[in-house]
Amino acid sequence: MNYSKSTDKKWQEKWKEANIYKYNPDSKKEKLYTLEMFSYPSGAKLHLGHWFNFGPADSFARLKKMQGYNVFHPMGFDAFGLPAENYAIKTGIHPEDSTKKNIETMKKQLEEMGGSYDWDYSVETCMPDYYKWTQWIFLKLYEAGLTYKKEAPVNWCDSCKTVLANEQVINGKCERCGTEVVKKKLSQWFFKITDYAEELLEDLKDLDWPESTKKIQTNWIGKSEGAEIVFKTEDGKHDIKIFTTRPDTLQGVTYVVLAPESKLVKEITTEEYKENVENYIAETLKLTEIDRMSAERVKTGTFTGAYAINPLNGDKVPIWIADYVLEDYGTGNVMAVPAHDERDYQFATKYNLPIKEVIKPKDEKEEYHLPYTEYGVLVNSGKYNNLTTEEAKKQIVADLEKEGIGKKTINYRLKDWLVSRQRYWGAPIPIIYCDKCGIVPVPEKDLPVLLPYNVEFKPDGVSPLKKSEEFMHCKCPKCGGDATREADTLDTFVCSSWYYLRYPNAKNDKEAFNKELTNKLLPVDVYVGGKEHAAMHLIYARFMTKAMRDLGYLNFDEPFTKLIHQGMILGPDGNKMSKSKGNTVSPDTYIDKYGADVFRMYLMFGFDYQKGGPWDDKGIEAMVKYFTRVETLIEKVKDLQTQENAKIGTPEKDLLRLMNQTIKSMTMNIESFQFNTAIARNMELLNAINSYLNTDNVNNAVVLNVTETFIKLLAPLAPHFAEEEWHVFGKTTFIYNEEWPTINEKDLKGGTVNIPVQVNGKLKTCVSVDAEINPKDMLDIIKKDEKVAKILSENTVKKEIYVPGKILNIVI
RNA sequence: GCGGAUGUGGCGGAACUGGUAGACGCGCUGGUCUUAGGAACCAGUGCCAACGGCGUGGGGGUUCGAGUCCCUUCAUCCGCACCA
Repeated sequence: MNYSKSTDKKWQEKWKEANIYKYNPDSKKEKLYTLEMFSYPSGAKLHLGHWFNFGPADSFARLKKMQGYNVFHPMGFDAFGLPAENYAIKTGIHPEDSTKKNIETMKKQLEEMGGSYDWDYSVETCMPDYYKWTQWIFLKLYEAGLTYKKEAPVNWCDSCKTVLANEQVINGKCERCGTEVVKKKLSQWFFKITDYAEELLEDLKDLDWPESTKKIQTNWIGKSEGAEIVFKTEDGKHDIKIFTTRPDTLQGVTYVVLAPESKLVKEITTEEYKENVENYIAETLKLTEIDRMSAERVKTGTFTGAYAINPLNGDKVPIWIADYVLEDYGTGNVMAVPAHDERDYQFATKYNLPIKEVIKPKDEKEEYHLPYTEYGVLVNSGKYNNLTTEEAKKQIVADLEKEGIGKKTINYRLKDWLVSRQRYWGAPIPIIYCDKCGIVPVPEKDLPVLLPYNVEFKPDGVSPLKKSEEFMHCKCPKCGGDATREADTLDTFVCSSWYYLRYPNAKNDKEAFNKELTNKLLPVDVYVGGKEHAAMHLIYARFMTKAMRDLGYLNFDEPFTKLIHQGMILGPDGNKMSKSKGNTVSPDTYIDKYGADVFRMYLMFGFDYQKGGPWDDKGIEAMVKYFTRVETLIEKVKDLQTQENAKIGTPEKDLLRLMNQTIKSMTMNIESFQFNTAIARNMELLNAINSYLNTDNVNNAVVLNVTETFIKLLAPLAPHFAEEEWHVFGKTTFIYNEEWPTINEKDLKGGTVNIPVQVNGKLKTCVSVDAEINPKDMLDIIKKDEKVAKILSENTVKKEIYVPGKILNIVI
């Protein structure tokens, strides 16, 4: 193989000189915005996962460019976040310094990979020219009432004196020191993503996304339809709102349960039970995190001494508190129907609470046991008896509604997005607190609120920014008096929820995104990235797009029209690669030895792109062999002279047909991210050219034509190598600027086809016939076949099925 | 428990709307050229008691015909996990 890393270098330099990746926003060609999820500049080097994500996705972008689209294919860095901060805490190297250095290295490596990015359209979320606009977005959402502040629990490690992200909590314990994590309430900022719950759910339907990802989002949003019903306390002083999806079982309620955290608990608990209740609350609060993680969940609870009245039949039922009721779902209160709910049944059995059956199966003969949670027919329910669950739900809710003590409601599992982080390495939240004026947003003209460099970010229980005097102290923009800044920074998911909007506007210092330009270039046509972002990032980005649309900045509803998840390359042992397991594989040694294209091609050929699999480098030598075979072919044919009166016979027609089929399938394969089959088809074409060269009376013109097409077909997949061979072949243009081969329908048809012949669905023989043959002639031919004739002579034919061009089946 | 995905040779993996299962490649076997080959090229390669039969996790069904559609069952992986 002549190709090597230095071939890569050579072309990278020439391409750079010629600026071939320059994006032209004014082009009249059809736009195509293709994007890979930008990466975190973590280690200094691209790892295998980056390669597997970016390499093939880049090949897709290159195909689209050659097909004549005005391809926009930017790349940037999601540069804020915990790892850099933790690294800093460990090594003392400032996050800004390590991040900037890592970005430089990664950029260089992405160039060495052969990525077709225009770096003039790049973003780095940790730079003031980017986070200025992240802050601007925060302010816009604040103005629109989509941002608010409330108390919310954080994970707190009392030994490290720090807030922990969920990922840092392992089995309820601090990742670093193993101390039990406790919940601590802090006043924090939220985005009202729940306002968009319904639309986020509804719009999933039209997205060209993997079904499984849509399902994850559907579950995450967790819509459930039911009713809110008011139970009055016995003394008539309090209303207890409950949410249920089964209003039809209302007559079966034998007790009511409140979440231990509920404020109502204090108000209703009777003197007699006060101590019990308080002890129980203290107990559950202590346990929460660890207990919730444990597999065996024994439900516990205690009686409050108070009673509630069933609004439908006036029954007096006890009010309990129990840890199986969650404060933040529904109303935080539950009507318990032990006969028809698994959890209520367990609880009632444990605490000897009554169980009242009100639903029976529709089919009287059906055997069943309690709890019976299916839909059925009502019994023991007075005037609602004999109604089906479906009918009773409607009827009961309608009746309650008339009385003003119930209504149909929809509940979502989705919670508002907590965006406050008590961390240093993030975008400061642009809010000022003034004793006189209260919460004051930073005026747009004062943006960005710069993140100070000299800050003590080692954890000691205080948000790092709080320790920076010069940062914290400021003047109130409203009254001019002394004021302090918000010390929390924004969740990095906020930065990454809008970066795709920024790319086209990367150099715009007047606005976050120009409306006209952004509306023209977006939505992103194809978005490629890992499945691990199925819920968080992809939901946040969708929310952000919709919110910005409602604020009048965008005119599209969804950010990513089509979504592709690349699979994961695992360690050779089949486990996820991790340093601690010692099963990581570095791409570098392979790149140095074989060059970027061999490596990229091997990744694409050896794995199903959307599936991935365990790493194995056995096949990489095969790719070297393939490159060598390509080089040999080009050497062999490059100086061929076309002959006069060269024939176009069957071998030539067959070769041309194969070439056209290859164009067709390779186009389809790359478009659907099936790189492995695209490369297989490319190999087949090479094999066919080689076989043709071994025949007599070779038509040089045909060979040159097919070979030229062959190199072009290789260009998106192995950009440096194809460029080199293109020039060896005698061309002087850049292959990247060539047009993708088109199909000649005429050459695709005709010739001979192989038709399999079956008897009773079993394959007996194969005949080679003209593709356009009519069924009658077909049958005549096949009946002369020795093997078939023998079978036919011994049996009577019932039916003959001929699918033109496909198959012949004779039923006897 | 709920939800989703996957299951095809010794291996990675093909197979469009049901139409020659195993493309392409690895590996293996034999051969050619060579001092030699772990190089290159050529041929073979699903399995079996092989002029035939069996084969896409198992069982059943629809069909002229099923990896593909329907029912059922098993295994593995991944999400969510007391959501009322």
